[in-house]
Amino acid sequence: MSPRSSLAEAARTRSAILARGVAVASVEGLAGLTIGRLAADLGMSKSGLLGPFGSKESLQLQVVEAAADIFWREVWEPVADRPPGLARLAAVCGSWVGYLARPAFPGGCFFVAAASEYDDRPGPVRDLVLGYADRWHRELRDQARRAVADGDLPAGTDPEQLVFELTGLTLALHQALRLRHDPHAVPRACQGMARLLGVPVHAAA
Amino acid sequence: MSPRSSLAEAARTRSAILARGVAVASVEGLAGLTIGRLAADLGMSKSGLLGPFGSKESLQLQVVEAAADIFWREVWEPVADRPPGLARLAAVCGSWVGYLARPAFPGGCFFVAAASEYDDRPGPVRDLVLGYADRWHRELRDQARRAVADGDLPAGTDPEQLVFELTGLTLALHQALRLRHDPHAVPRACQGMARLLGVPVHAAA
DNA sequence: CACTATAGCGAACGAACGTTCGGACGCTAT
DNA sequence: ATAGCGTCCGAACGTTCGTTCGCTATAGTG
Repeated sequence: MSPRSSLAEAARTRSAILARGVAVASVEGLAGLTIGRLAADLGMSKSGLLGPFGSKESLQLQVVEAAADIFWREVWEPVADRPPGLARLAAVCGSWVGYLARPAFPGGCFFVAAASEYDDRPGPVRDLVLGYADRWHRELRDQARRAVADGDLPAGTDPEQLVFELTGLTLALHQALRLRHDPHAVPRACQGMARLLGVPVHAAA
Repeated sequence: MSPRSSLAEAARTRSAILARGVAVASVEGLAGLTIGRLAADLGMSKSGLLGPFGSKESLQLQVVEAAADIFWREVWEPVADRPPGLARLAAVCGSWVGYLARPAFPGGCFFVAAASEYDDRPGPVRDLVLGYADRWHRELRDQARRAVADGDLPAGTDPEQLVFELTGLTLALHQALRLRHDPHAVPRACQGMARLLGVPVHAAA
């Protein structure tokens, strides 16, 4: 506990709070994340923790943003150099499966939990989660469109339908891994994706 | 509120508590269900509400059981008279989609929310939810096995893989309905299921 | 070397949490 | 008629919730 801090130290404190917040929220849920619990985990006082954020809702929103950064970095960036279309889509599927299986957060994917938790709770948190979900959905759909336009997927393939089914496979993977501890979940997800795409899908390390 | 009750009245009170508990938990989550909130909703005192159950955890467990009864009655029983194998599997898929789209609970499917909420929280609640999930999984797998044995699905079809992908489609349907309010979600789920089964799937009313 | 800004602490707040206890009331059976 | 039982209420408990306030101690600025 050496409070020899400066303005740069404050930014590091903020990062530590958000990192821990994402981890806790992936297990306990975003609503179950409490100031006292988080402060105790980090050896801080409740007031010191709430200071940089002002309110719990503001903290929640920034936790969602921090989780989105991690998702983007872990799933998208490793495959961003692949050529757009089918190659990139297949690569992002493998990256996505690897991210879920790793897992990146102690409670599995933060957004799977947050989407289910806030799908029926109107408010800024739901709006933000939905915004990131939409962005991801559009990203996948655009790659699928490109793949169809390139002739790498059968003509007449509906990109929206494809994304719907790919998303379903990742949700099934998440449930099989987290709830059922199914050791065959990863190859099953890859197999389903490969059948949809017509090319092999390999879970990224 | 005429407390001219008897032992039969007590059972009715218990049912009302559980019915309301399932509804609230499908929106707020099983952990977010609070004694005070539930008592206020029903015009009861907290002590009177907790009486028949003894503790919150016991109440939660019985809420899970009540939700399982509803799921079974709404999804399984309407198609239980269909011949086992592919016919019953296709019918149950349509029934399942109808149940999710209706929806049976104000917050969508109780078990989709509970599975995600408790997948990383060890304890009796997780164990019970997992037990019902396993039972449902086995039921579907048995029908898929029968369909393969009957020659109604291609030889070499892996029943476990089929159930994995069907489950994924229902999870994608739930997310598309609850979070994204996608009006095309139901036909997409039916189309994906029909492709997996080789026969049409119609969402039940 | 003072001066100001600020990061974080400690204490306190009102509200809500789950839980416990004694008593009031209405039913059933003697 | 009355005794007994079960249902539910009202009040209170200790704890934790999110939030606010004043304070100390340090870092950077002139």
